[in-house]
Amino acid sequence: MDHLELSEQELIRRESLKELSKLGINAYPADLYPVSHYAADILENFEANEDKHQEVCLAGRIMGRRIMGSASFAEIKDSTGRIQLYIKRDDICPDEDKTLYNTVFKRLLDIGDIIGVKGFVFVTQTGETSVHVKELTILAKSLRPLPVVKEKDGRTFDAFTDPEQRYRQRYVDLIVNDHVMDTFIKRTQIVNTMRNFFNEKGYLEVETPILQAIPGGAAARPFITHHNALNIPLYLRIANELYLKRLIVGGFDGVYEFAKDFRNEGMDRTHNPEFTVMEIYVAYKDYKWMMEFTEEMVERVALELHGTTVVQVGDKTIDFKRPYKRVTMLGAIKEHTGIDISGMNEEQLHAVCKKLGIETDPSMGKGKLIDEIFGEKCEANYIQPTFITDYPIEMSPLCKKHRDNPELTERFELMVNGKELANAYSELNDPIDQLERFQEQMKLSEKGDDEAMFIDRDFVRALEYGMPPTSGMGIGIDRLTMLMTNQQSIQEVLFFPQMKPEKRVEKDPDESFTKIGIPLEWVPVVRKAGYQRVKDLLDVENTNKLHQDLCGINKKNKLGLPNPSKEDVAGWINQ
RNA sequence: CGGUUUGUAGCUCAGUAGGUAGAGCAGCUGACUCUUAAUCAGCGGGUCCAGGGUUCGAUCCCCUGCAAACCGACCA
Repeated sequence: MDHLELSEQELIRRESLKELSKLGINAYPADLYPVSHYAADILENFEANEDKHQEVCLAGRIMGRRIMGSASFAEIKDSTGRIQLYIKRDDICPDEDKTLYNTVFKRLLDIGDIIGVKGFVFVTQTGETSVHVKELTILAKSLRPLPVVKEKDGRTFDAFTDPEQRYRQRYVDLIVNDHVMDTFIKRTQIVNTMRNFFNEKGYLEVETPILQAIPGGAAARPFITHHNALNIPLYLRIANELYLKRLIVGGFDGVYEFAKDFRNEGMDRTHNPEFTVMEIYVAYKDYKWMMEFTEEMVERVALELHGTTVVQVGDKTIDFKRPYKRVTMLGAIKEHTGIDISGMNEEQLHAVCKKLGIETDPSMGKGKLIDEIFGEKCEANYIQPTFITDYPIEMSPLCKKHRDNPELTERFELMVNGKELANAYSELNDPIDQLERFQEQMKLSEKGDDEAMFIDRDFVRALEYGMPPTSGMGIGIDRLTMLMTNQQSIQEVLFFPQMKPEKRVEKDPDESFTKIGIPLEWVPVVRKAGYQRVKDLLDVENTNKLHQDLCGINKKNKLGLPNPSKEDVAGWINQ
């Protein structure tokens, strides 16, 4: 990178780095640093146990400095939080040589640098627990200035809030916004709670293919890729359901997977192209059992995370205490529209949609129509956790027919805060029925539904060997985390949400510029003047102005290059 | 994919009824031995997102593009 491309502050930091080197200080030492204490532990335990804090060693990033002559306060942040340092010149420089304080600490160190300190803990006159530094070591120099966020009495100043920068440079977000790390720690706690819950019951965590020849198990548009050696298309999985059920066929009693799924669809506040779903399948169970299992799991997640089942989500207070209300889908529609659609055919359902003001198109079958009615008129009403049960058969091709009504399936979705959180079935294990359902999907596909499922013949073959009655459940981990951490957007619970690529200015290589006669040392100057492509330079009409601009940059940046003549400059671009 | 809004210093934001720009923090120089948004004095820092157009002149007006946010469409 050429120096003309750097900001003033970046140049100063690079200069500081060189000065450190001249002083014999390696700003990126290889040695381990013997950390003995963390910020949060010290703040919590110092008063009760002063003796154990007479010699502490900790490391972290400088987040702020208040220099007062020969004594200073600094704030460093480690993985557990922030703590204040008290640095006195004559303590870190006991001898005549005061360079470490006067030059290194005061001038060559910056906010953002990572340092290690040794010293003892004490409480300042204003009552803040701090580390009195006796020894200071540079562990890594920061060359880019951080956004400086300050806080006073709970109010934040100059907060780093631009979502684009926060997501693109999550590392910066994590450094300066303390609450961000909490959200991600909670996400992992949620996953750990679930994993423990399953393992305690003896279910096995497994891994299944992400690259699939047939993207099955859900209705969605997949990402497609290509395998060179096999010369076949492969799809990134949209679900792992069909593979997990093959494992139940194979004899496992319970299997689960925290799976990244990929769907080639829109992106917004609640959708990322890749997202995480936990799916679990348990043999010899049905969806009624799974409802109890699910509510026990969700309640436990809330309890372990918050110590209570009551969680604030936006302006709503949601109580995850079980049991949750159970409402059939047709019952829900009846309740919120006053219309009993049971037994209606496709035509009648189209009429109902029209009456309710719901847009439809001819490609929609019965299942999709009912789904639309529910989505438009009912879904948003279920704020407290509610199981919606017994979905129409057309919209659940992998689900067992309802034991009491062949029009319906043994399926439930868990609704929370007006949105679907989990989805579960008594799994369809009749291979003949399954093949017919796949064929129905084919017909939908031919009718224009581009999300209809493919036929997975190997999956049918597996069922033909016999799968025990099984119940399966899938739950969106990103959305569960959003609920449990009170975040409004999925980007806040993904470390690196998908973003459009950053646009890079097109640049010609240096050789392209030297080829038209520009001396190599002048190429950065030409770039600084705003010409990254030779073509743009050749389009310049006012060569006098260009000449003056270039000489001006030379002078302003004290580059000390002998200026070219007007004729030289004209010669470059008039070819 | 459609509508609305936004893009100005490292960060957060002003601003110019069209005459190439300001503040706070951060930075630099100096003062200061318990400060905490430290304080005080001084200084520097900007292709005002990119490309076209109108104009004597555009950061501002118009068009196109890029990126983001919000609201819709689609979906989990």
